[in-house]
Amino acid sequence: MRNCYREGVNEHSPPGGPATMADVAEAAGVAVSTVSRALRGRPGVSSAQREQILRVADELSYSVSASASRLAGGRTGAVGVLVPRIDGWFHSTAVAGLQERLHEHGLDLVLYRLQGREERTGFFTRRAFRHRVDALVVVGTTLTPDEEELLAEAGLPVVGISTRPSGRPFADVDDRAGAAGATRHLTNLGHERIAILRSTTLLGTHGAVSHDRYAGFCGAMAERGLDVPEAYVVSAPWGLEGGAQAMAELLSAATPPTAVFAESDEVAIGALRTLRRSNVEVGRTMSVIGFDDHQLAELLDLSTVAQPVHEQGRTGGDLVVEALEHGRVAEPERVLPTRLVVRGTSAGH
Amino acid sequence: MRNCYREGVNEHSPPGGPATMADVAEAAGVAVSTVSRALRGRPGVSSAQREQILRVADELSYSVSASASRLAGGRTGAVGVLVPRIDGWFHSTAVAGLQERLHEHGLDLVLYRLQGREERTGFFTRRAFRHRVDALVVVGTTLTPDEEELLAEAGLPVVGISTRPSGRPFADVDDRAGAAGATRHLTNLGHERIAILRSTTLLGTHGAVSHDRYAGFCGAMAERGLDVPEAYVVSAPWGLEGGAQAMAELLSAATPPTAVFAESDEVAIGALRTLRRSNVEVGRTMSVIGFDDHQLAELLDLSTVAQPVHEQGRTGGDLVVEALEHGRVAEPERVLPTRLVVRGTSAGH
DNA sequence: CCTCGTTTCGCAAACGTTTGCGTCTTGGAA
DNA sequence: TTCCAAGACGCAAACGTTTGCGAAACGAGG
Repeated sequence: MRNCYREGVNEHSPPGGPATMADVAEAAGVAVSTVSRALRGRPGVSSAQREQILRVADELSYSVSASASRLAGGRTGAVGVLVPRIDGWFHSTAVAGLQERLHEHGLDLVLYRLQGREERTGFFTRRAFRHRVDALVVVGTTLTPDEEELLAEAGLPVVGISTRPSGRPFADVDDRAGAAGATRHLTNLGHERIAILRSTTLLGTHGAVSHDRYAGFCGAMAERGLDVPEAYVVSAPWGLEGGAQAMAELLSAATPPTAVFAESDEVAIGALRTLRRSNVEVGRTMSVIGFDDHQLAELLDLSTVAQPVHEQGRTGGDLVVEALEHGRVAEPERVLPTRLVVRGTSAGH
Repeated sequence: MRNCYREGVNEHSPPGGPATMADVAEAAGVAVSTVSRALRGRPGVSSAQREQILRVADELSYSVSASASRLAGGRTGAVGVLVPRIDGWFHSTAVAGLQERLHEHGLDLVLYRLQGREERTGFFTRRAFRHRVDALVVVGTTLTPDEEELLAEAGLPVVGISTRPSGRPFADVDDRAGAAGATRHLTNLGHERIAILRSTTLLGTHGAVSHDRYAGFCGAMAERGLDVPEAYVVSAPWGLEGGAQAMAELLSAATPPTAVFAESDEVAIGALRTLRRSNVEVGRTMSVIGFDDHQLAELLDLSTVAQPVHEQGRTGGDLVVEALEHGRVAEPERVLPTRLVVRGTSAGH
């Protein structure tokens, strides 16, 4: 039994199926166990043998079967990525950065997109990903305590990008400080009637990011002793249309603000559209500042708070790789800097 | 041996590791083989048993181990997606549509991003994906004959989205017809001096899409007996900056054109920026039309040829699912319609 | 030259599933 | 009642790795 399959199938394997570890072993004149040890860098193999085995494996363009490896107690060599959506600038950019790092370390990327609430609970209770990935990266969505607990039971490394799962490593920016900076920029320009365009997630709630940016805004306003009337706090669904509508609402206030801080550039751009259509002079009658430094911000001359999205992805990749290779990460909380970018839509009052 | 592991590990599995097929079998009072047959809908199981097994499996929130399944000759339950990049509007949108369909059929998505030429050859010669996915979807990049051959040797289904691998199913639009439509739109408005902004891939070459759109343009011009001087054909790298620079080049021509067809909206938008900065009145002195109906096109009032990106992704998903379930697809060539969207940047001359 | 310790390597069990084949059950026809 | 066919189910091998354990090889010290 142990040898028969080698002749039955793999004798004809050069043209047919891919090479197995047994093929490599035979070609190198050693046992499969030695090949396995050589390939995964385990001790117990002389460097001469190791080198020769690696060479042979390369010649046969051999790659280990992830399925077999995983089944035998090894790794799958893949990490799962959880995103609420994959189209959309932020998530796709972060995933790109993440993929870059993963690829450098020979890790594949399995994409899990979770939209609806029931889709999420199904994902976390069933936990089919256990069979497919070695670690999980959560990108730009906040996990509920229930979800975090279910994840913990799965027993694999988890890291957050632009989100901070409790007790887990993460790569993020300081949303609160960034928002405060944007707000101070407006107050420094002399604005006193400043509104905020808050944005909600697909589920209609305010995510952690929204909370932090709101907190930063309120803090900076309080610093200057400025009031934030209820009418100046408008919520709208994330995106262009939401921003457009929210801005329209603000314009219909008894005393419109002179400046607006939008929690995201996409919302800010929607607001700009409304302002243009209403013939409100942006940068004169109304200042606007966003958050993210979306690709369009520059094109539309939108002032904003830049955050390094691609780099957050890469850093998240660093964290998983480290967790996977060393079991734990040295510096698990990576807070990347934001940067105020002043353009034409924000000006003095 | 057959039973010992059940006591050793799985006795404690409720809190610990996930349920195995043996657990389900025991709970249902049948053999694992019966569970397997029931779960994958194979004949040889009475409907009563099948139903009960499914119920028990659900109660234990059991999910088959993809690794073990694959190893034993089954499927991995995942499909690989090849993209040249994942950030960027087109690819992320197509992937979103694809993921939607895959998820409906319980298939996971493994993302392979290939940028450099050597990265591509490595991917195709090594073919590690064979161990991880049941099928491959190529999105928005043309495969070389070599790559196609290597793929064929791997022996798994391949489908294209916005690309047409020879002999494989695909979902695409008619780029040539779309481009011809856009061009005719300009000639119908009375334009005679029409330039084209061609775009190159990351590798500096013209992809198949670029070729088709160029051919459509030339065809429509020829129909009207219009000449396309060499100076009116400008190539630039895909994206905003490329378009901006290409437009600047056109403006410095001896006799600038009165209209421009850009092979993509991103390039067109770059061109618009240059025009605005040069105080050229868009829609009066210079008409511009793009291709794709990028999210920004509407915002910037850009005329364009809309293509259903998300739907191409979904259709691609339909194709893989069909190939996987029935071995072959009935209608392998799905050409989706484009639609001319006339906005403010194109006007009579 | 013999013994002991270290390093290098091979043997074989185990991982969780799929599937061909054999056995048993069941129901109907003779 | 007996026999047969068909359907339902169990047995066990196989998939390609990983890894604990034991055997062999090797060098050095006594």
